[in-house]
Amino acid sequence: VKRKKPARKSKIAASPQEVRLLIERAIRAIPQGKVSTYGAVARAAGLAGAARQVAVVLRRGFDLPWQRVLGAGGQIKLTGDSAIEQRLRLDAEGVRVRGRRVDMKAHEYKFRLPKRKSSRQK
DNA sequence: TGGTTGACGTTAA
DNA sequence: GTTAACGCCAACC
Repeated sequence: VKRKKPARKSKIAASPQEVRLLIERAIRAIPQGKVSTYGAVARAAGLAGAARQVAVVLRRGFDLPWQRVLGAGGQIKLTGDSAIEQRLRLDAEGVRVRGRRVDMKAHEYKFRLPKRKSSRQK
């Protein structure tokens, strides 16, 4: 199977620390009992396409509610112990987890874009 | 300096 | 449901 080109949107145009800051801010904005995705967090931080960077920030972790960030479609992307812990943490917050997926319909947090035009998101 | 990796995403088969 | 390919970006080695 071969893909051609989904059409890229934007490139990261900020210093590493700014990126980290923006991402952390977006992550901390997710309230307890709610969850979001890497892609959504990246977009909320104004870094569309930098989903991977979100993962990097989470991994390096500081004091972020990492358990609230999931893969596209509400899927838990972790493996092993971490996955178990994430599931437990989410469950403790009241987030229903089915298998390795979360009921996004009921728990996805809709960001209010920081600076961009406040239109609806995702 | 340069190639590899990864807590990613999307489209396609 | 799964597997494959491609795009993307910074951390790692």
